[in-house]
Amino acid sequence: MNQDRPTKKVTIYDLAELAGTSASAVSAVLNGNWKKRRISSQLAEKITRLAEEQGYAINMQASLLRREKSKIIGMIVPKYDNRYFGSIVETFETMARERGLFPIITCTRRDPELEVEAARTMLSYQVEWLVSTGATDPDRISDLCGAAGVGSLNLDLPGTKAPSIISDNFTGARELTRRILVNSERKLGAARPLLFIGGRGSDHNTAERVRGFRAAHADIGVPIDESHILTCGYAPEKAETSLQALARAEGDLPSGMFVNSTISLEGVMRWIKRSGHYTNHTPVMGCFDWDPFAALLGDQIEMVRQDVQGMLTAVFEVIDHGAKGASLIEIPPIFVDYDDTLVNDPTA
Amino acid sequence: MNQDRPTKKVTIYDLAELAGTSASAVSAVLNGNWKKRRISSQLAEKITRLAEEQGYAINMQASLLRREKSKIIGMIVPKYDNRYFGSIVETFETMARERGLFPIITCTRRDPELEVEAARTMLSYQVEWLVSTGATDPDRISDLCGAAGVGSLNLDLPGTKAPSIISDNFTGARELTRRILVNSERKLGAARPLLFIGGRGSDHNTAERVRGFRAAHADIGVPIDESHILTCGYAPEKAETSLQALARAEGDLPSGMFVNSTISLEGVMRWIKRSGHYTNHTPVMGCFDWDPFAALLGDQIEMVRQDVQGMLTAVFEVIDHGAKGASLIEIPPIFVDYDDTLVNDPTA
DNA sequence: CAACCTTGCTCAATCGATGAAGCAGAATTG
DNA sequence: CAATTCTGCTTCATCGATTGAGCAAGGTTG
Repeated sequence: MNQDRPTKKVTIYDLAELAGTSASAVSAVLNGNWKKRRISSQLAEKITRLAEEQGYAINMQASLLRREKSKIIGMIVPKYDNRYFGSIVETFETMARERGLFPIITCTRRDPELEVEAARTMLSYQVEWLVSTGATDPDRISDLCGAAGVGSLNLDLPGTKAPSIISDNFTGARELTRRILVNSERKLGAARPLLFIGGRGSDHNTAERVRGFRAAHADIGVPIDESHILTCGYAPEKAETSLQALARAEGDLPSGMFVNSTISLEGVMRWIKRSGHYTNHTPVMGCFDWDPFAALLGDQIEMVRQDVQGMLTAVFEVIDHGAKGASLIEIPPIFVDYDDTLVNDPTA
Repeated sequence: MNQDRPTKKVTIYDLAELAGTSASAVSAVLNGNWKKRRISSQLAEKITRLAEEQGYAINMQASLLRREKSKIIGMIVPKYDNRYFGSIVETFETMARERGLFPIITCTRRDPELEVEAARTMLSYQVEWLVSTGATDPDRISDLCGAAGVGSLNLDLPGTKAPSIISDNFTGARELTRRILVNSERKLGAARPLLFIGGRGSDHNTAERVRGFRAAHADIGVPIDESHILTCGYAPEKAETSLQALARAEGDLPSGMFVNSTISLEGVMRWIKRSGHYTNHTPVMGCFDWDPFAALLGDQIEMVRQDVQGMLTAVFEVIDHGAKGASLIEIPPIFVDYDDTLVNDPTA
């Protein structure tokens, strides 16, 4: 392939010299608009062959510098440690590529400073769009993008300065709670009030889910114990600590619970196993988010699966066709049945 | 911040004009080597302030075009759907950033064509290094990189044309098998031969794990049934189908199993639940890979956790200090105890 | 056969940042 | 006070690809 020792990168100038032609002809041929530029197919073929032989790869930095559009699209994501975000990233990459966009993704580990720094870096790389997923301060990022004339979008958690695509948390949580209460009735003979655990009280999603949780209890006239709403954060350890404290304070624990994420569920399940509570009667459970193994745990855990495909379709809808202002698009989540068949939210 | 309507991007020329100075002074100030270039701290301050005010962001395309080093490092990863790869990506990003490198990651969904295309694209973006994780054809990628004078590295699955960092699959599998057999003895009164399921027989890791599996049986003189080595692929469905076929053929199933990945374990657990086999005696199980929920499933599943931190430390060791040829670096995996404390491989 | 068109290219400016080379003016030295 | 050094900048070529403008040779038309 390449004969020189310290393999220098081949440029269009090298190819031009080899082909006995000009760099602009090579450029025209290699980026496909040689017909427009009236290059003979003979020369085109020769150049194409040479490029192949020499293992030519375009220098994107140079190309993008000259062009007006970068076709780069950025995404900021908090973690890679659960199926939800993993699926978001994978779907995002696929859909971006389908549109001829180059996705760059960066994980900011729920660190506000890192989020901003990552956004800045992406702007330096000339992204055309920036999608902030589950960002702690999405508006700050929208401001940065706005100043640079770059489009921004919020996914999973809403902001006020860019279109936001999120799950319909209220309806999802209400239906999930309803299902847990039904199971409670079936198994324990009565729909007893549930415990809510996980998430940050300050974040929009958690607030909406708590609202749905309340609504479902109200729907069947079951009162809620306010001290049983534990929005202690997402980390597994927080959930553990929180349950431990409640158990110590009250001695007994609610017979069922609504867990606000698989990450929190990790802590809940660990605590149940370690603490020895619930040894004779596993609690009736539900989780807002889906995980294949968690689905097999315990007696039957109800799960809502957020519609990642639907959410990203909405994201690219906005990117492809625009959206009015800081609109809020809510996507109904999906319920997962015993047999793993996905069922659309019947309440939507 | 910005006053013009269609927010054009601010360049060093704009800043130079505003500051009444030259672009090269601005450049020198903003990239920090203004001391070397003898710019007065007065001017430096003025430029810095202006850059701040105008929301200046460097154009990386232009900067990188001029520089010799891009400081971009690429990674190709097959999936984001399990903790192992998620953790690899997250750790990779963190360690890259610690070194002032800009990580770009792309998911190729185990598609050989996509792998090659992704590698080409990364080369166009002038990556300095490319890490192929679990690639189906790592040598092809190493060739591409080699031709472009770019360093490449294999992670998780080894290749022959670049340094490879993988888990010590043989030792790990042998110890995992030993542990499952010990549990078998404890629970069933005897160490009965196990079933091996999941993975591709053609891939290095699976082959090594099968070798470790055999060795552990041989160590205690228990014979293996060759028809119980089911390297049926990684996908959950493949594991399900495979078990179903075996159950139909033999009626009875082995009392314990070695599952080759959490992805395969997903299928195994689903099949166990659906098929109704093992209803009175859950099998003694072990899994090569770790998942927090899977760890809580069943009676106690032994898990090996691959040492992601250790593997990536080795990756960056090679990047920072170089490695001789296509060396193979094997990192001992970690065993996870009941109580979730991590224990180093005692056999290492 | 002059005027014009078509074909198939080449030239040169450009994108934004970088840094070697150079150039005034002030400060220091002998 | 002439020679030298130092300070604080500016000028300009450059990285590789893109693209509008232009040009020469051949073909067509009236």
